[in-house]
Amino acid sequence: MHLLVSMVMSTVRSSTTPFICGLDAALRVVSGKWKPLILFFLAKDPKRYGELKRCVRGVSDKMLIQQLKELEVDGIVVRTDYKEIPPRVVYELSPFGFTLADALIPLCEWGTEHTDIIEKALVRRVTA
Amino acid sequence: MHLLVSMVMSTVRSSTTPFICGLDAALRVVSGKWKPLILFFLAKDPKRYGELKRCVRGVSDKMLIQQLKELEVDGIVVRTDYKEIPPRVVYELSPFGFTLADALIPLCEWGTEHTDIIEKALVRRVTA
DNA sequence: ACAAGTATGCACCTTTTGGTAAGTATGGTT
DNA sequence: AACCATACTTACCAAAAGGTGCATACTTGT
Repeated sequence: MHLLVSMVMSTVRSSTTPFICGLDAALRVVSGKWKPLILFFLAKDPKRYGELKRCVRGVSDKMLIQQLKELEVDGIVVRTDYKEIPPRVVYELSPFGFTLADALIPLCEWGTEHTDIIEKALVRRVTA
Repeated sequence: MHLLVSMVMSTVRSSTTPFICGLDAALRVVSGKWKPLILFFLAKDPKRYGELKRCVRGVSDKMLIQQLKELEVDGIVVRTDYKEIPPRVVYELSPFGFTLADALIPLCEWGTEHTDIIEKALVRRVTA
């Protein structure tokens, strides 16, 4: 289906929702500095908090927790607390989260394919 | 292809680039409050500045120009100034821009399909 | 002279987002 | 009774993104 078509469908819907197109809605879920990475690593397999933190290099506790919480209320991620001491908490994608991961594949491929061009462009944004 | 696979491919690449996965790169291009909408309307057909502004309801001149400029340096959008008075400037998607639009289709559909759930979740983000 | 029409620039402010560094909780181990 | 591991919290600050309103350019038609 052409982008136009899928967007027009959502425009029809927009009369009853605050979103004009589904793209808007979807981007609110995935935008956040560390969310792509979190999705990346959780798509692989469930992970304990500390384990995940080691994967997502450079993230602070505050940020990681915050982004995980948002993904959790969005229903993308499931948090399981084993109530042990020391704490053991496992994060994983929900089935809904996996549908999102699937929808992201083409975008991810597009990004991978054009990484160098995008990179140069981002530099140009500042320079020019 | 599974999300994992396409992401792992980009991870290999990441040794030479600042992006860990293509998703990161792609999201930098489309994130911006009005960019989804701009893509939406330009995917349909080329538009003059004022025409586009009327489509993207609520956007200010400053924002619209700014987002268009970024999309332009990113190579997504082409700007054509006809050097007339009063000014006539036309914006349209480049071929590269259309490849992006294609890659966004599944995400757009995903968003459209789950608009109501996402909406509720965004409210919950604030409440809880 | 001057108003109309069109795309853009700029100065200033508010809001949102992200970052740093410290602190808390708890039961088992020493 | 001090200490460890682990997940999470908090207070505070910096940077980025977004918003408002006014200014500018220039030529055609009045």
